[in-house]
Amino acid sequence: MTVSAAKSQARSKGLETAQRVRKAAVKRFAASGYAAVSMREIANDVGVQPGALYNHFPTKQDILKDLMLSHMSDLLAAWGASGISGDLDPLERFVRFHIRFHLERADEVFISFMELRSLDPENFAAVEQERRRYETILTDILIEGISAGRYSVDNAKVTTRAIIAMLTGIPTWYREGGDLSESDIETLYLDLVRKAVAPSSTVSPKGGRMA
Amino acid sequence: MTVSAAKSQARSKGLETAQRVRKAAVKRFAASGYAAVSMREIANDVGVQPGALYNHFPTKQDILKDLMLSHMSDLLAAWGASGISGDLDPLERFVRFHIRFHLERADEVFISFMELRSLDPENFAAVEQERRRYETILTDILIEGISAGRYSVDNAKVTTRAIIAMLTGIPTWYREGGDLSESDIETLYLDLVRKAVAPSSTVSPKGGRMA
DNA sequence: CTTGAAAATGAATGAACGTTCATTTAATTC
DNA sequence: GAATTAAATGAACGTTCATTCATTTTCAAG
Repeated sequence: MTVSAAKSQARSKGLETAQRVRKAAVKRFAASGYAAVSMREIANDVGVQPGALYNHFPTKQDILKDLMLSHMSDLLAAWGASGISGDLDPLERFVRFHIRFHLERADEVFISFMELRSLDPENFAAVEQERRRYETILTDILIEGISAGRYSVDNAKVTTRAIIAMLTGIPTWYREGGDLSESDIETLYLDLVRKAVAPSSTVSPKGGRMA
Repeated sequence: MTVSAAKSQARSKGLETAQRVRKAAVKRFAASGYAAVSMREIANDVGVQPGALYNHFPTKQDILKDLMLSHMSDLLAAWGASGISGDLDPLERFVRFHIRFHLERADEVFISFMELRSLDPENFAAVEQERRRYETILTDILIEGISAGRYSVDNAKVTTRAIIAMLTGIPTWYREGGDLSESDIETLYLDLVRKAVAPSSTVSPKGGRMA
């Protein structure tokens, strides 16, 4: 630990509390929605008086902004990290990555989708920019696959949104311990996506010959 | 007009106001979310004092319940009515119907999706039941198509949810007057859906021969 | 052991909330 | 045109909201 790091982390209690605030806020915002959650409820979950929250976040809105921006940056960072073993088909990589990440962090995903409208305009713009960056990843994969003749799609942007909407809907109904494992879900959705973007004349699971 | 109808509609001012309340509430709830909208805002939109709202709806929660239940019943009724000219492929009929209805009533759809958690448990159960009925329509179409050999799908229920999520995402980004007409959207999504559920060996736009 | 700052307390702020209610307005019925 | 009644008013209810703040506690650093 460096000297400056030691200084800034000297009082670690505060950082821990801030983290507990985030955890509690995520749970509450996901369950009831930003507007329906009070600072008192969050404070109560953390085990602290309402006023103490303001030692860690200047306003309630800042808690939401913090959650959403760090979620988006986690998402983009995780995508970057997921590509180190680069031998997988990019579309498969994206679909599997998206499903895994969104099932792992269902609450954050839900908030990031539902609470866009609860953000102040400037915070909204910042989050929206990150969301577009993420969409572009899939659009680029599709465009590249189209020009290579692997996919056939009328409109890559619309298809991007269709696929992401399809995948992002999973956490709204999927529950662990049900009939289907996470791996089953990945397989099912990957199959749907592959077929949806396949060249019009042929569909086969692993890239069959075109007619 | 019958005698009894004349009696119940004698004071039509109230029904008009109730309708204006619904309109205002739909706009506000869709824009800001149920919890973030105050009765004062709705009253202001209607051009009336807050207390006057309570002549028409017993509570704020009842406004939401009214909106969501009547939306679901409109949806199911509209589906029933859409099938009178019965010569269309059922899947195409469903996709086109769903897109049209959801683009026409984007605000209501948005509310019905976003504000489920704002409903009291009993109201939630009532709405959820209707939502399931709607899902079942598509599931049945898929199952029937599978046993007829027209579609190939691993899991009809999951595929139902995937398709509905895909379609329901449209109103979140589609705006009239953009590059794409509603009819373009229908065509694009219909193509995606058709291919996604097509028999694994062959895809062709209008039901080509299987290998 | 003292110091100093971060963290938490506990009480208070004014504003906004959903809802109630006595009263007035307006329109229909007999 | 008097009686009736739905509809709207305007003020108020008690409660809860996000936020502030003087004070106290906690605890590592010197």
